[in-house]
Amino acid sequence: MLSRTAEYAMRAVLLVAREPGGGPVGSARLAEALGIPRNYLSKTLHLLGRSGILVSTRGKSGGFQLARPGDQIALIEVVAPFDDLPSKRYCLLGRRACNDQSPCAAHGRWKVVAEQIGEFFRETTVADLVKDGGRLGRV
Amino acid sequence: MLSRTAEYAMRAVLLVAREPGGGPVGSARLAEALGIPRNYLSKTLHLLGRSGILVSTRGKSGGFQLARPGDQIALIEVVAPFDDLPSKRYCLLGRRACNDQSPCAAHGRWKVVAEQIGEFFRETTVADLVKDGGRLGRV
DNA sequence: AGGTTTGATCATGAACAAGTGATATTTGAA
DNA sequence: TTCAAATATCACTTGTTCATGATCAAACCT
Repeated sequence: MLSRTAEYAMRAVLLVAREPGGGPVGSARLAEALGIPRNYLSKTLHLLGRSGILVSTRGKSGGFQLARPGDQIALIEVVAPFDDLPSKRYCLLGRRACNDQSPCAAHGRWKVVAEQIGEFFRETTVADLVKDGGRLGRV
Repeated sequence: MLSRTAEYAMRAVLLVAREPGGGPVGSARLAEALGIPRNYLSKTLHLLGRSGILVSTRGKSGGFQLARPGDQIALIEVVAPFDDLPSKRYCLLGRRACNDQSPCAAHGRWKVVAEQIGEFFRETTVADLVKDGGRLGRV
């Protein structure tokens, strides 16, 4: 469903969001807690910063924090820098322009499901998942 | 959502299923009608044959036919040889074993959507999509 | 039997995703 | 002011997907 990189991004953002006090969390600590290669996660975090999801602080006791309160960050925003979510990628059969006027063979039935996927990513927020609890590590 | 190869498989199977009389359709004709590289499609069709979705006939006026009536082929069967559909790939965050007992942070909310994706692929048949009409070509 | 049509297979390469290691750059604190 | 901690980059390796071209093998037709 998501690329591995986007999964990493989700898990990292959620762990940052869970940090009591919201204080900066270092990438090394995130990488270890999540079981993700450190340098790889570093690049992912950097892109999340440039996308306005996280803010980074350099230097000692630096790290990453949420750029906004968690209830104002939809999951689609976390995932979008990495994956083309079903915003436009509606068509199950890969047609570039698939719509009600020029539908593919699966359009009518798939549309219903795709719309719910889109709704999930657009309307679920980081704060929602923080509230739910659940595991973020590899196991 | 699906790999390009799985998209090719779906489109090819549907076009075969539409063939009046069910007579064999050659891979070259399929490739041209669908706008898919010929040799690449050839391998895809071969795997669909080994998976029991299509049967192939060699020699003159050979080609591919459905191995069973279209209403007995669920979409999941067409896609499964190529992609790991959300049969087990439930977890949005990529955890290997994610379930109600050991849920990830997204489990509770994502489960609802994932179940509908699974239902779509398990319960929609090739015949359903043939009946709906719609385009199969690249445009 | 021979040739043509067709699927089956092999070898190769481009593009991209994922992962690794090393280095530069900024910043706070001793 | 110097050092150490942390992010920011760079260069490179590996593996997978997608694609292309060439060749092999089976079946049908004359």
